[in-house]
Amino acid sequence: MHPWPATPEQAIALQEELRHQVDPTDSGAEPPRYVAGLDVAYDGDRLAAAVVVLQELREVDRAVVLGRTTFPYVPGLFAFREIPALVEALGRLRITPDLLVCDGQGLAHPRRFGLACHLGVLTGLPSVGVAKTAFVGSWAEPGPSRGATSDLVLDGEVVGQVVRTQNKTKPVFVSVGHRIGLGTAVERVLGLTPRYRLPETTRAADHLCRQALKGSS
DNA sequence: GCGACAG
DNA sequence: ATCTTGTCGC
Repeated sequence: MHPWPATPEQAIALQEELRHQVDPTDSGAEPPRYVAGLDVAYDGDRLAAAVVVLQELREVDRAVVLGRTTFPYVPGLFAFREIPALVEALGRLRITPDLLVCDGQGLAHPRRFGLACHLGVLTGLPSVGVAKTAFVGSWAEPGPSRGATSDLVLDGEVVGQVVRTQNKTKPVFVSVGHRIGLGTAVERVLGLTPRYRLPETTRAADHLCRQALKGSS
């Protein structure tokens, strides 16, 4: 396929090329049976990537991969740091997810190709990005109650939604990854946050990669 | 030129 | 991401 970039310049060139393959529509948005959460934990140059698959908020599959960082953290190129290990973990699942819930941005990215878009395009699976903080764009504070939203705007374009997933808690930043529309993406995120600020998928993956990293040191 | 900057 | 205790509030 494509050679994995070794420099920031090559990484940006790859994003510019792949961004055109993103499908920002509901083409793969049938209510998902299997929803996967993905996350990576670090300890120096060691890392643990985890994927946890939930069916109706109950875990039905999981995979963890231990490895080492191969790319530095550069704002805008975050995906190159986590994708190799995450793709390997996805390959170790028994169940193929119907939706990937990524810890980071999708279209809410300088080149409209954040981690969620990249993972979606590489796997061909529907994906959404759920970030804890904003990266690009401007927005208004959404209302105080769960379900309230406001547009995340970049260059006059709505690239995501700021979503209040719990009453009086900081909102999360939801953006389209691949094969799902923004409205549906927000709907899915709200369905995954019945109790906490972050999706149950993200929480499960976060716990798994952290314990895996510790248990391997 | 000066800050800001997913995790 | 990670460094880090207690504490305020539901």
